[in-house]
Amino acid sequence: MADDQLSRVFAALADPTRRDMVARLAVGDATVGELADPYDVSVQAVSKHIRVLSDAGLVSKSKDAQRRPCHLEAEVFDLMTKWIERYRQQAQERYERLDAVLAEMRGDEQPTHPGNREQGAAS
Amino acid sequence: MADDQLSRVFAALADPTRRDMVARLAVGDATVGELADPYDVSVQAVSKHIRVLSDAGLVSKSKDAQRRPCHLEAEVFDLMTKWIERYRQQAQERYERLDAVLAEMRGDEQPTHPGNREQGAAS
DNA sequence: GTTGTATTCAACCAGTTAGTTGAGAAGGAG
DNA sequence: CTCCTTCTCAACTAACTGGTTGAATACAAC
Repeated sequence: MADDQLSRVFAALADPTRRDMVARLAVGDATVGELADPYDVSVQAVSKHIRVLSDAGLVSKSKDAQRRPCHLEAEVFDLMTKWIERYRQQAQERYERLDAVLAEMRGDEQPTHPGNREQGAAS
Repeated sequence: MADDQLSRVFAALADPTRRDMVARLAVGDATVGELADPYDVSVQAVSKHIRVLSDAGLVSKSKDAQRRPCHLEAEVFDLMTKWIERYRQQAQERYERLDAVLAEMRGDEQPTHPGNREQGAAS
């Protein structure tokens, strides 16, 4: 895996167990032990999962005696959403442009606006 | 890696090279060779990357003689966006509720609406 | 101080991944 | 038919992942 944050965030969420933990942290903070409870893997394995989430910046840990309450850092989601939206939108615009070209080829365009050419549609 | 689609999509995008390919496919379809060109890895390696994207449903391939033009399937992005938005929103609501509780503890609430209690704020 | 609880560290293992090279397969062009 | 291009399959390797167990740390409670 690459070491940039976006890669780490995507990689962290590629595991269903970790996504499940994020889901549970969305309803409220929880300690490592509490998070480990529902799964039949060792606490150490869960601790590792949390470390991955933490390295990705998705989760922060505080201290309460021996406990390590985990807190979801939801702002990191924006990093992904921005990346996704950028290319989703770009692709969508391209389809719309393509549709416009196809419509023009079919002669579908409304002749009410004679100057309304598609800008750069064929580039 | 788990075999559900959401996991495959996240895993596919956890690699910067693959994200870069998605970015390029967002501006227009491209063959395997065209996609391979900018990178100094073998064409076979790129072919494998495309297979990962394809298995995740992010990319589809068609046939043009020996060429395999790749096309971005942007709808799959929605799968991720939905998952992310769900938990981001849930976490955000929790913070807002917490803010409301804190405000109430400080006596910040406007006394203009005597019946306006926070519903379930302490649950 | 000793015991118990919560968490992490360290070493190890099996399975996967991202890359390599070499050999096809499939199709257009001379 | 032969050659060249484009792409994939197969086998191999190095590095990473997700899990294990056992030991160590840190703290609270008795």
